[in-house]
Amino acid sequence: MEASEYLSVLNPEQLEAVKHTGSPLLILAGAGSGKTRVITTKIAYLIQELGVNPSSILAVTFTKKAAQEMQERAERLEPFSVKSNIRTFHSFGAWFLRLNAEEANLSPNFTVYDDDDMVTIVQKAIPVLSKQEASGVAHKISLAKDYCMECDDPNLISISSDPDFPEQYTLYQKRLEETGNVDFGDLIMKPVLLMRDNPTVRNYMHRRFSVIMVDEYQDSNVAQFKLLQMLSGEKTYVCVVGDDDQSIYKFRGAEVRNILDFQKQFPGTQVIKLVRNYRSFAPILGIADAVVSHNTDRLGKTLTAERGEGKHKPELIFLANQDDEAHWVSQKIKESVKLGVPFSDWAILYRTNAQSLEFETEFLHKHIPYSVVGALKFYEREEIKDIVAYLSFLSNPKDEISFRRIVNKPARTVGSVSQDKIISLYQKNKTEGSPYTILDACIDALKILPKKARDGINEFVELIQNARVEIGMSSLSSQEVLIAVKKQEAIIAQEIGIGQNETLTNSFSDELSVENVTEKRIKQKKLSDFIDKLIEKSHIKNYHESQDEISGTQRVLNLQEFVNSAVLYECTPLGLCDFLDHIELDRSLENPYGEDNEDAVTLITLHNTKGLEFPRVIITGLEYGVFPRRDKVDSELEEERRLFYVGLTRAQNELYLTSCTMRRLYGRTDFMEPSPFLSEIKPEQIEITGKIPYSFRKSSYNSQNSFGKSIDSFYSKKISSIENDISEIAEIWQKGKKIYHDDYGYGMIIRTTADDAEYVITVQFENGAVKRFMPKYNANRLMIVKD
DNA sequence: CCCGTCGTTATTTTT
DNA sequence: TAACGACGGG
Repeated sequence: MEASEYLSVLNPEQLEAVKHTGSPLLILAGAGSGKTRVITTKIAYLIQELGVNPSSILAVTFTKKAAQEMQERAERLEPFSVKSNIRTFHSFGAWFLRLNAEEANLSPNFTVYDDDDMVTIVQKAIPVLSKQEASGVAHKISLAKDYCMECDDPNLISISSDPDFPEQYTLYQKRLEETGNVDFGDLIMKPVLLMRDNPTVRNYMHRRFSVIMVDEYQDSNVAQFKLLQMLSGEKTYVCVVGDDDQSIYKFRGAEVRNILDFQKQFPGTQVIKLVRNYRSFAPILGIADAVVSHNTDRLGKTLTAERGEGKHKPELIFLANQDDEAHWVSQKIKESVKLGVPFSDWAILYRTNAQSLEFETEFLHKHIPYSVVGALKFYEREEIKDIVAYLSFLSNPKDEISFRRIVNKPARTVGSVSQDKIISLYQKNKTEGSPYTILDACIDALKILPKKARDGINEFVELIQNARVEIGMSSLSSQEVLIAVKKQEAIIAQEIGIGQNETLTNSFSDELSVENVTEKRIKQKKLSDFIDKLIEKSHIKNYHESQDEISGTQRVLNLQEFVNSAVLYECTPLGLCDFLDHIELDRSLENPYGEDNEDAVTLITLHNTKGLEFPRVIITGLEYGVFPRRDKVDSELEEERRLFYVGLTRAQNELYLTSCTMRRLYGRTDFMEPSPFLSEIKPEQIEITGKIPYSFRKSSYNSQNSFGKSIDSFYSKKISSIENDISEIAEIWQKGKKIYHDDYGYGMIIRTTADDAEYVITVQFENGAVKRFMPKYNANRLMIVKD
């Protein structure tokens, strides 16, 4: 696509951000201000207009979803973006560590342990701890790693005042390193340490990436900041994008200071603010602004509503209890649906997952389709963890945690005592960098095991060895993985023009050819078939089949789904490694059965809404103690307020807030006070319905005439908000107009219709697609191209 | 090795 | 309240 075309849809600030070069750049992008468009356009612009080599562009995001979206949209603007590195922080770390596996003292086909695995390692490393204590320690260790603190860092005291903690951390780390694997924290921290200590690697990276962009910078942690710092050489162009008002992950180590202090950390930084909001009507933004301006620690900005006033005044509804709340919500949805609103327009937001239950039961009763976001965590299911453990162990047979998980599953009479014997033998026999594995230890341990366990181990070893042969795994294959990774990198290094006398490339530079690496991937049989067979042979299928019968679960189905997801990977050590990376770095897979096409109401926690938008939003449970939680004060209260801000700014057209007088909590029914955030909204900004709690009336609403309409009158009230100013919209979106859509590119309006409530345009896109839109709801993704 | 019972304990969670 | 884990008995 021509630059003049994609630049023409930008507003002046966006354009400035895209064209900016030279100094570091901080883009403060408010909610709904077209942030992703700016980043993707910038990538295209850099490649097309400034001649930057696409391979030397690194764009990092936090979620896989965001990375994918960014990649797709960038490619639509500039096909060569396919070569850019658009990935999550963690997948970048995994790539980095695989490339530098030797220097980082890891096996190149390492896998990544999740939080549960961390707990298991803590327990094995420090057996005196109870499970609960172990998970506390594991949590603190990951926090320490988020702050990039090593075992001997004196600042560990700020993570935990427990004098044993540094030692616990040390024991954990030692045990972890014996497995040759890493945890999530290592994926960021180890690259930082390696670059700090190894100038060759650091200098290589400086030449490797000339442009680094970071999305959602407000949620980066200290380790990620240090990674950015390490990756930035003198000539690196650094651009971070974020919104300090949307920082909501402090409890996971995110550091708002990163964005607040960016200008200090990167001297000469230019700041560009994107404050034109294309998502929400003005009254919604007004409320959001009124609330968030109560925070003190912020850079400060006010969004302007490009969509104008709208017809709907946000509503605050006071209800008696959570049953009424669920009832009111379902009533509201049903009324709107009668008027032709799709269920998918609606999102119900709440602070804690447990709050979804009320709505789920109510919706089941009322036959309202819904989907709960983040509820089914596919990769946390037992059966999936089992098969992943089998694969991880195949890939890296030093993996103690996976070994313990699978060796006796299904039962092979190898209990924990036998497992301990094998592991301690492994620890005794292995030496630094030796190829000795747990599998070898199993064989060597046969003599010291009881007969029953011996049979089981024989069975297990045979199973694993056969599988390893089948996938082509040998004692050398970890080297093969390394060489393959380095080859790929060497090709790119050559393209970018980084000299050949690098440690990275010199050992095999003569073998280079583009086909070598890419062509290989097409042949071979599918990894999915291999996994399918493994599920049979290992008997985990049988095992979970019987579990299904007992408890009516769908484990076999889930296993099948897992198998299917491997269909695009080849059955080789490298293919397996790729696949494991893919799943381990994306635990968020929702709705594996593809139900997401259905027209359904979204039930979602406030945290999970980040980056999303909905035409109609209801934020529920606005009571002190629920949201914000009672224990939140000072900076943590500010974070809760930002969470509220994030929720508010998800709404495009209509916004409702609900608060209950009474709530069942932990088995008790308690009287609740309204959330203090509600009194930060000015009375004239919101329409109040229901019985206003006395304390609330007194605190900020006593001069208000509105006592609120009674609930009954509300239920009978006709919904008028749907009537929109159609003529105003029709004037803008006329037949023949050329438009641009973020997902589909350029097109032309070929038909317009106005039925009783909605104005619909039909667009013929240049890529052939014909789509129908309601401009009212799509104003932020869809725009008219000026001639 | 599996099942039932009792007691404990309640956030948010991109990777 | 409800859900999960620890523990003990069959």
